[in-house]
Amino acid sequence: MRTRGLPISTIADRTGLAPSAIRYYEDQGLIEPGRGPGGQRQFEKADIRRLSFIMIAQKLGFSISQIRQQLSALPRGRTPTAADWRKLSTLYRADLDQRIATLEKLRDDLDGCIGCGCLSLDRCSLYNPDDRAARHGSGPRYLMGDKADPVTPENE
Amino acid sequence: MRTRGLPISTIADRTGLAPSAIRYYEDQGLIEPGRGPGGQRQFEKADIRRLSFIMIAQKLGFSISQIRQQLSALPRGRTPTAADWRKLSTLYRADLDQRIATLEKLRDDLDGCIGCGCLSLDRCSLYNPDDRAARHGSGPRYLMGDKADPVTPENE
DNA sequence: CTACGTCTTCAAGTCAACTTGAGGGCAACG
DNA sequence: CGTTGCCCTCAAGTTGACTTGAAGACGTAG
Repeated sequence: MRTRGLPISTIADRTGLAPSAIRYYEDQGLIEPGRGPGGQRQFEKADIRRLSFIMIAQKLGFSISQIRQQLSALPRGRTPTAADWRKLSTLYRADLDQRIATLEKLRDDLDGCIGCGCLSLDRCSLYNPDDRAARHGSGPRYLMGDKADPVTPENE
Repeated sequence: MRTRGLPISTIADRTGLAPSAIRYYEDQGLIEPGRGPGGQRQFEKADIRRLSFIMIAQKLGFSISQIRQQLSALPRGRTPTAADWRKLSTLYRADLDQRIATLEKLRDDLDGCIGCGCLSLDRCSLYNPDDRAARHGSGPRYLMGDKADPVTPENE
């Protein structure tokens, strides 16, 4: 008999995602599991891979709609190959490099601006009001690293 | 006559913040402007500096409550000096370095894991389920850099 | 003094990415 | 055949950082 479709609980265990999150991703069109006769979702191994990709993309800071875009580059109908996934991941490479550069610039600005204690606002590239104009949607996301709250002791 | 307190509109113009945001920051205890006889807020120049600091901290990814913590290190009663601000900003320096290191690790992981196309999940440090346990509050924030949507064309 | 623009508070709405709960179905074991 | 446990859908709640709107006070120019 052919692989008969993994239930959502298995997928949840394998990926570490909550079932509700997996259902949400389906709602959002990121995955499209099959259905059994009773309406139950039936996943395949490829779906685990897809969900893993989603988790990585999330960790890199992409929104659901961005990830949906990215996934649309995968072949329809055919199970994605290693090469398919690699094509997607190279996008991330460039993005990460870009983000590292941004952070390094931020660090240098910090030294040159707030770091001197003067907080000279007009020429400070750190808090340039123009950046606000660049915002769209509900605001940018920031990388805090993996551990939460790296600076403040957080005793509240 | 002594400086008679700047109205909220002036502060909004100077900082680029919306008046509603400034009021929100007061609600949240980040600033404490004076009040005129009619109840109108009266800001001082030091408040602009304080708000600028808040904006920078936001850009670095800190939450309101974290910023409140950080600001509590400033002297009560006295207008903060350059040295006071510098003390705060040195915290950021270390944090930025840490975050850059995290991103670099992420990039290396990307090359070694998803980059090869195999998405070998068990050994991939990129999507390690343990990270989920490290979450607290309403989830981590990620640095996207300043320009929005660096990878996807976003045509929706 | 009146009118207009700016200010006030307070409640409610927004957004993303989920979670939680209610109310009910399916499946498999004994 | 019943009961236990997982599954379903749909609506509503959560969090953070605000914005928007209503209803009304203030303050200044003419």
